[in-house]
Amino acid sequence: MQFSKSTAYGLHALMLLAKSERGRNVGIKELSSSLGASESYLSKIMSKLRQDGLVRAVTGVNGGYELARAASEITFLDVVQVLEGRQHLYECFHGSDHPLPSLEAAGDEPETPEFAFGEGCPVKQVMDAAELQMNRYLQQHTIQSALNQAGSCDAHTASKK
Amino acid sequence: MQFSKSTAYGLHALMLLAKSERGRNVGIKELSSSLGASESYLSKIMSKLRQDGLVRAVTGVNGGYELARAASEITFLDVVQVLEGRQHLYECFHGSDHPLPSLEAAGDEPETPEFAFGEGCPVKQVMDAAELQMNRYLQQHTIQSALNQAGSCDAHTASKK
DNA sequence: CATATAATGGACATTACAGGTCCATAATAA
DNA sequence: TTATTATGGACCTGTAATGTCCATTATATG
Ligand code: SF4
Ligand code: SF4
Repeated sequence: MQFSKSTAYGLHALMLLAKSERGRNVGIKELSSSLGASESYLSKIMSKLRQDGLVRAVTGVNGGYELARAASEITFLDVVQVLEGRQHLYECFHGSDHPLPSLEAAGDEPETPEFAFGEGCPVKQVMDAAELQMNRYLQQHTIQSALNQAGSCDAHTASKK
Repeated sequence: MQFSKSTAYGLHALMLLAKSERGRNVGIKELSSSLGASESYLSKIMSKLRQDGLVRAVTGVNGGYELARAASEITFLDVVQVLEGRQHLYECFHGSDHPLPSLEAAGDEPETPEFAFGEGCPVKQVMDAAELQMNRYLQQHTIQSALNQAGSCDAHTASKK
């Protein structure tokens, strides 16, 4: 289990857009050469971000992308959910919900097993809650907040130059 | 991004072993028929769990698997790390560590770009911390604790029967 | 209007990996 | 010795991520 490259690209593209900002449209060429991704591939990603309302795009001369809302209003969770999808990380394998098989009931009912639970399967509960912990954190961090972090780092590495 | 089926199977298998317990070895046949997984596939998973010291296995007649330590000492994180691997969820795409490309530096140095950061890249920081939130939660929950949850659920669904 | 520019979306091709099977081998109890 | 049971290597398969190509559409500019 890993985040897809698309998510990495998407996050970085948004960081770049946030840095540039001020009405200026940033073209796919600029983005792709900055990130080292192909134009075609990155454009797919940008397209998804647009469809989900994270960026605006304008075609034609001087066209390109810009953030659709303030960088402080775009959370990491937004980006992850667009590019990784919104399914749960943990998916049950029998039917859609609840069970938890027991050893004893094994041979008896192979197709409609006598399972122990209703809604509150503890395995799924733990896994979903774990996912929630991560998502909560991702939701608390925005492109802007990351950019601020970057700023302070910038300062201290600039001195090295 | 999703947890693999292997993780689901692994967790369930351990739940079953914990339920049975008391010196008795549970064979792959029992496990696979309870979970609805093939013997061959599940045995690979069990093998991994054994290599990582979560279960013990004994071959031959009356052989099978049992927990290698108390169910309360096996965390969800243990299982996830064995079956999903221990790499970080978020992987950087240029080089191994730090940068964050800037638009301006794009055309200049295509191969060794002038990046802004040392260790503290904010994007990676956020993503790694998010992962940590999830892992912390997974570490706090054990096969035993899930089983306890299960017990209480059992009680209230048993009345329905 | 004509033209150059730039994003879009559909249709591919490629690659990687999860998921799954098979079998020969080794270990163990009876 | 025999039946049983886990092991691990080799292999196959399907699907999703990655990546490319192109025809179309939209826009600014002169
Ligand atoms: S986690 Fe619970 S509900 Fe999901 S498959 Fe397992 S037993 Fe069933
Ligand atoms: S997250 Fe930071 S360190 Fe990682 S690739 Fe992006 S800029 Fe580089």
